Amino acid sequence: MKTPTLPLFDRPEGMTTHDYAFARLRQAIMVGSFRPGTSVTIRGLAEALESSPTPVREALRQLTSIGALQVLENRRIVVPHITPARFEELISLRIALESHAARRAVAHLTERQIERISAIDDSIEDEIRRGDQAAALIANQAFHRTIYTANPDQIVMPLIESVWLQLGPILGIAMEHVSELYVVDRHREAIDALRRRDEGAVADAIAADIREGIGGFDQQAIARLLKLAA
Amino acid sequence: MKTPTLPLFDRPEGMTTHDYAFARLRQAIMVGSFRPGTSVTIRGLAEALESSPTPVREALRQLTSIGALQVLENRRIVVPHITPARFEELISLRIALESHAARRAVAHLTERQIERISAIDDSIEDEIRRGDQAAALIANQAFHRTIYTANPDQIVMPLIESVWLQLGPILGIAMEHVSELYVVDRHREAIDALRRRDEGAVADAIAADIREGIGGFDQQAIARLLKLAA
DNA sequence: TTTGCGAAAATGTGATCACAAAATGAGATT
DNA sequence: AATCTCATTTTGTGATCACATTTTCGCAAA
Repeated sequence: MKTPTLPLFDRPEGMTTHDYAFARLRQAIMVGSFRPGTSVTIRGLAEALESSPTPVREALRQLTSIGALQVLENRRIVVPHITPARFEELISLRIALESHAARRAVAHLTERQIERISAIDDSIEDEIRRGDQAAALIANQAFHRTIYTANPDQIVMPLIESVWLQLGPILGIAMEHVSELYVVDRHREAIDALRRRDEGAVADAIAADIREGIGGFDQQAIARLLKLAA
Repeated sequence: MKTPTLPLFDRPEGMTTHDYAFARLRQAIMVGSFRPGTSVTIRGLAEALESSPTPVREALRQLTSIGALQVLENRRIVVPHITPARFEELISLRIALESHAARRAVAHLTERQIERISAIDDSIEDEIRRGDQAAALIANQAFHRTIYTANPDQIVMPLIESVWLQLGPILGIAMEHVSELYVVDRHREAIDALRRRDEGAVADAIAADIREGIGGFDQQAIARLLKLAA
């Protein structure tokens, strides 16, 4: 199967074909629908999306330039493989970027926004209880994104999402082999710190959340997962 | 003048038209050849590069997805404007990303590589003495890049270059209004710290270098520059 | 069974064209 | 002089086609 099935995705009216292709592929990669090493072809995707090569190629170019896909020497496009070293690198980058983003968001968050963030955290646990891993994952990303984007002049969010995209494939594998998502309860800690406007504590909570979440897999567990992906 | 003249750029044999367009535009933006607000058209660029819309459009899409260009509501593409807040955000991001990258590069740097970095630093001062601002700028970027990319599994370099690209336009304006580039001598400090394998000191030196370099312009100076760009 | 060869299919690339929407500019009207 | 109107031009979008390269696969030879 060269071209995996794409998750559902409503196409907003007025959206260009190119933007639609980009958004749909991006979403698929972000939630781990593609396995590392999967090759993606322009024509295959154009057919799947019922369009033509031109807009699909543009979408693929964008995805490669943000690290979500990789172009090989022979110009073919694949979902990047993940080595343990690369994985560790991505996690440490997440910590650096997101604790920075969280710290700089604190001053901009309103009480109302903090309540909304707290509500998102509740919905994460709902989805986990319901067993919908993909939904829990998306809600978890919304939790983080809502915090960071409170800063209106922020530049960092696209960079963070680039890292998320690069973690997507390993995340998909992990979800297949973990019967149940456990989410470390650092979110409450972060929310409390937000209420206290304690920038340092917020940054620490976010860093711990990342480290103990997906980052908490030790090298052995990752190596095992990556072998499964090969 | 809608489409500014592009700096010279040799086209390596075998490079695709699209890659050439991307590399050349990227380089132009990185060294500040484009002013904020400049609008870029597909056909205009295709003509300037003696090619056709298709590869140019792909290049533009990539540049927008890494923040080097911006698509407006009417789908026109422009060089982004920079506000003082955005500028400050970019500088703080540079500090966070590059001190992180520098710290994680230390363990991978060989003596030979450190000597090479030292040689690059010498070439920066040569270019400054010669008065070639663009060359000094490129050499300065090479100094930083050579340090960070010593880490073979590093993911962070594309993100750092994204930030550099977003700073490019303001940098071009600054160069027009500064008779002489002054480079704070934190490079020697960084090199010494590299030799001592002192990760913390390396990170601090890089952070100080950024802060006291372009980041050292105070809000007033930036506001004045940004007004000139309008 | 394995290896080598060649035709057929698949794939990336880039130019071109038609279409729709937006911007431009000239001329008329107030 | 300022504003409105409408034709013209410019611009982005996406489908299609031709070309070159790579990959795939069947078949014959070792």
